Amino acid sequence: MKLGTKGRYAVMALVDLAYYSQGKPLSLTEIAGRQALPLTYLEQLFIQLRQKGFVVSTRGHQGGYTLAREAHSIRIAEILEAIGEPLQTTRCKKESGMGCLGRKGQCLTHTLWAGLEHKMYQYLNGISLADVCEKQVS
Amino acid sequence: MKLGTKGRYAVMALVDLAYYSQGKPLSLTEIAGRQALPLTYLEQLFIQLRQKGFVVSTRGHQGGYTLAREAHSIRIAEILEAIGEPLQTTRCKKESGMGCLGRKGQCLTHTLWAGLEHKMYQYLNGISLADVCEKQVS
DNA sequence: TTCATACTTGACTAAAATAGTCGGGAATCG
DNA sequence: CGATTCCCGACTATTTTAGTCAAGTATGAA
Repeated sequence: MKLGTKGRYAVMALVDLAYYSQGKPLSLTEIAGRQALPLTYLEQLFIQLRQKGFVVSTRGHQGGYTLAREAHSIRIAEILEAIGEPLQTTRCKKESGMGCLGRKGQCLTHTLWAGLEHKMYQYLNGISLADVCEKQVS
Repeated sequence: MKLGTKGRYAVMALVDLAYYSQGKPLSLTEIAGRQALPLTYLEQLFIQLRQKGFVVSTRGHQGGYTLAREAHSIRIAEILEAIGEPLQTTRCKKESGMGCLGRKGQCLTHTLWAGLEHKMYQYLNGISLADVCEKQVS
């Protein structure tokens, strides 16, 4: 139950972008430097973030990335999902009856884990990039 | 952000123990069979659970494990901690100023992750083995 | 034009964590 | 005794993580 760097870095970088960009593109070099993140790793992450429609890229000199959507409309849960950070507490596949489903008397703990997953999602889906920038995190 | 088997199996097994034991010791063979868990792996986990005071062992024929404490007093969060399931969203060491603390302007996301961790702990610390048995999980 | 900056992409990899297995022991009961 | 059951340490295969590296392509400025 640890948060990996993929999800952590993606969110950190997007928050940095939302926080420091004034409509102008920010280069990954700048973001990586400010947040102390490995540049080449960030490059990988941002390709995915662009493909998923979170950011827009501007190539060449003075280029960089800009948020493609409003900061207050981008939720943390979305980012984690887009980047492939699982957020998974059960191993039961909904399809094909894998895991504890499909057996009887088993997995007394299923609702426990499902509840945890829900709590986590609820929290992360209730917070936007803008919220983090304004420290509106409860 | 995935729950590992260590934590999952430990909780599953203890719930099974709380649910099926009538004061009598249950063998790991029985629990492992009922919950479809690898026996030798469970043995490892239960040694730790015994050392941490969650269960009492009875050796020999008709032996097995019994809960050492009341089921309603054992919280899920405790079990996960005892078994070494991290439940960790930040990487900042409290001591020695590692991580984002100690720098300035960095880790805008710190409170975000700390908040998530708190939510998770709150949830798992609010549920006991007895609650899971009675499906009193909200 | 040329050059430096920056994004783009795919392949690759070292190290750590995960999820166990295996072998041998020791205690207890029937 | 001997079957059962806990006890313990060592070992290992696989997967995941957390990146690096090489080789581009696009753009703006000098």
